[in-house]
Order: sequence, then structure tokens, then C-alpha cells
Amino acid sequence: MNRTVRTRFAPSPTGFMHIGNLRTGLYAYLFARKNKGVFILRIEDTDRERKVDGAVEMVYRTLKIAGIDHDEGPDKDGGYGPYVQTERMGIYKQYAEKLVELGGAYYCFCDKERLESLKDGNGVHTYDKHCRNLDSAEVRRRLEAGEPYVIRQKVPEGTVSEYEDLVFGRISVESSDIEDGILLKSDGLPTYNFANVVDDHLMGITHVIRGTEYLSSTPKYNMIYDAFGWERPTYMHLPPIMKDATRKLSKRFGDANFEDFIAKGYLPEAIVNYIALLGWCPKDNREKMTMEEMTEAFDVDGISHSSSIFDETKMRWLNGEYLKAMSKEEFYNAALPWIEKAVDGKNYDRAELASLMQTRVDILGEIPEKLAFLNGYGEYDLSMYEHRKMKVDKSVALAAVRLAEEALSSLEDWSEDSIKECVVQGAERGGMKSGQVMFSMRVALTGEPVTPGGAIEMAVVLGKEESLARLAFSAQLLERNL
RNA sequence: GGCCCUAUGGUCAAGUGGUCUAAGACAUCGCCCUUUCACGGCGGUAACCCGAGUUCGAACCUCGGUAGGGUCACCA
Repeated sequence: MNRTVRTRFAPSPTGFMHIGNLRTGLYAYLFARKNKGVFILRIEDTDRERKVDGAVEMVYRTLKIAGIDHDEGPDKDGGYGPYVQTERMGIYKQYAEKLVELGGAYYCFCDKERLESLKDGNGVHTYDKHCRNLDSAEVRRRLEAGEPYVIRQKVPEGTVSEYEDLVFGRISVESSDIEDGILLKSDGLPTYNFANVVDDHLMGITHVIRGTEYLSSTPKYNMIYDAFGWERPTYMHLPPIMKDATRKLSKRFGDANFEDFIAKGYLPEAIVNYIALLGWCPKDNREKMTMEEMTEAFDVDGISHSSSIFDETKMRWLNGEYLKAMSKEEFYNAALPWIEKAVDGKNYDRAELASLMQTRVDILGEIPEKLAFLNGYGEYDLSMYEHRKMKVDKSVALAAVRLAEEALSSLEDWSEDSIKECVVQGAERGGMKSGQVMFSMRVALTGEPVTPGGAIEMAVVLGKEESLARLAFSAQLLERNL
């Protein structure tokens, strides 16, 4: 009795994959995994106009990177193929004709002009069922005469269509509110509505998981299942992800696009983790979860009914948590490409830079700007030497920088400990507080008010030669501008 | 406009009639730690859309309003 759960993700290859899309796929995946079911990828590419080259490959790539792997799809035949809609074109017409025989659909010969004339004051037109009751002889005659036609759904009259949505509960729509929509276009190809129902049935989909834009048209789909005598699937509709209170996340606006986030230095697992949380909350309120943990915790009860606003700030935070949770080696490997960008071929200690960065960035993409001081050193604004709490001004700074320069010039062992000891002793000899020296030295070494580490760490990173050169440069700069 | 859906802090959200003088997280603010920036720790500000009902009792149930979203194509 219990059928194996089969869910599907059916993107249309019209560009990149945005976060909302991906979440729909993720939930379908989690639901299938949670129920030991099968997750299917289907490509809905019937829209020739909007089709984008390479978009199919991008779907594969995105799912792979995101860790959402399908059991069946164009590249993994499970016996229910083809999984690409344009390769299934032959089958829809015969099903549409069969539905006419079964009394669930009818031929319609109305032309566009007539349809236009049906518009009401709001520009909305509802088909008046003009051809619904043509007698079969006339239909046959006109078909044989080669008149163009479409096949329309014959919506039962005077009934209420109901279904139980897994997240929204009971949805019911009166049949008088449902139009006799077109199933098969005059070019012989199916409309999305029809192709979708036929495909879902033929592929044995048990749970249809998709956005709420289909919530109110689902009764219409159910009528098709009913007319065929097919078992209706269970539905799970997902509220939309918004850009702000009134706008859905859109492809055109901003970058709610998976690959863009990857390019900005987000970790795939952090993105996936974050979007899972948009519209779903596990029973125990956990936030940071692996795919396995999400699968385990996934539960329809925790899916919210209302839309949620995408918040990159929180996703950044989550990404930072992933970064901090990495081992030193893992972080080093992940950060290296970004460090190389900042280092620009110079001989800095990558591992040292990586360990400096690990707790200081939320996304890898911040690394180059944080390390800009390595290559962007030159004349800088001397006002950053003014520090009242530390009792430092330009003249104090000059003394401090000279002190540091002198103390360090003869230091052999350029390690953190000895640099520190050397600077502290130098400060003592010169009668200054070590904090004053450290502060001045840090600014002198980097030319930046904010740096990813203290004076000692900066000195280690820059190395002896560069450090001394910069201290000398800063001393001169200060002297000239006193 | 018809129909469908939704409504807890700035954001994500817990909450399914009493334990709500409403969790937790992000953001924000303050303090501690600290030679800077972070990390970490501690604490603060901040919400049940409005109005009627039902009930001894309502964020939770019902109805109405308001606001927002979706949908009404020979697009998917």
C-alpha cells in the first residue's frame, strides 16, 4: 500500500538558479531522503523563447555543488524517462485525445479574436465554454476539414474541488471559479499545466513540492487526475522568499543567485543551510546543521505558511560560523586562492595569513581587502596616529616608531615571541608604555587604522626586511609632517 | 476586480486555550577581555496588525476589517 516516495525538482533552464528555486529543490530532496524515497530531476525546457544556453549544465553544477544529488534525471535513467520535457513531446497529444474520450476535455475551435472579445472590464477574460457542447459529428467534420483547434479541459460543473495540502491544510475552490483551460495548444504541444500533470503521473511522483503560486490552481490539476482515473499526488506548497516586504526575490534584481554567492566567497554548505532555514524550523530550533542533520530533522510541521525575507546579513554570520568551525588546514585550503589574490606573488607566509583571517572574516571574499595593506602601502593619513586614550599623537608616534625601528634592527630571531620581547624592552629603555609603541608601530607598519592583527602579528607577516623598511618610511613621513 | 493564501521584535522564527509579565538566532546597543581589529563572555533595547465574539481564561478558536502575497495566458 505504501508507495515509495518519489519527489521531483523541475527547473526550467532559463538562466541561473536563484535561492528560492534552490530551496524548493532542497526541500523536495530532503523530503525524499527523509522518507527513504527517490529524488528526481526533470528539465522543463518547453519554453524555446526563454531558453538560455548552458543553463541545463548550470542546473547540474549547482545541484552538485549544493550537495543535492538526484537519483533519477536526464543523466541517470531510472526507467521513467525521458527526463527532459522536449524529448517527451510525442506523448502529450495522445493523452489529451484520450482525455477527450474520457469526457475530461473537448476540442475547441475558437480563434484568438473571439477570445479577445471575452475580456471583462479588468482585462481578464474567462472562456465562455463556447465549444464545450459541440456535437461529435460537427467536431469530426471540422477536424477533418483541417480547422485549427486546441483541446480544453472540461471542468466539472457545480462542484467544489478540495485537497489537503501538507503545509496549508484544506484548500477548496468552486469549479465555477476554474476556467476550461487549454491543455493542448493549436501547434499540438501541451501547455505547462497539462505536461506537468502527465509527467508527474507517468514518473510516479507521489509528492509534489513547489511554490505557492500553484496553490490555487492545484484543484484544476486534480480534476485532470480524476478524469484520467489516476491517483492524485500529495502536495506540499512552499511560501515564497522575498527580497523585502512586498517583492519576491527576483532574478533581475540583486544577486540572490547561488553562483554569485559562491563567487563572493560563501561556502555552499552554509548557503544551503541558510536557505533551509528560510521557511522551515526544526523542532529543536537548531540553526547550524549538516545536510545529514537537516535530512534527519526535516519535518513538514516546521514549514511556515508565510513568506520570508532573505537576509544576507544572517547568511554571512552563518558562513562565518562554518569558517570558524573549520580546522586550520581546511581553512587554509579554502582561503588560499583568496590569499593569493591579496599577496600578489610576494613571499608572505600564507599559513600565517590564513590563521589571522580565520576569525576575522565571515566570507572568504573579504580576505583581499583585509590584506590590502600588504601591497597597498605608501603615503597615508597621519591623523590616525592621534589616539587620546593611549596618549599618542604624531610626536609620540615618531619617538615610538624610531624606538621600534632601532630595537628591531638587530633582532635575529624574527618570531612572534622575540619581536614582542624586543619591542617591550625597547619601550622600557625609551621610557614609553609598550601599548604606545605597539599602537604606533602597528599603524606605521600598515598605514591602516584597522588591521587584521596587532603590531607583532603584522611584523611577523611582513617579515624583517619589509617591517624595517616600513618603520623607516613612517619615521620619515612623520618627521616631515610634524 | 473574482478566487486562493498569509499576518509574533528591523530580519529569521518558537509558540497549536492557562506554565506568555512571549523562547532562541541575526542585526543593534552597552560592558568585560584586548597593544588594534576580531574571536569569546555577560547584559540591554525591541513583537503577538485592528475590532468584535466564544471562553473562567486567547498570540493560539470564530467572524469582520486592514495590510501583504499568489492566481485568473495557445508562459513555465
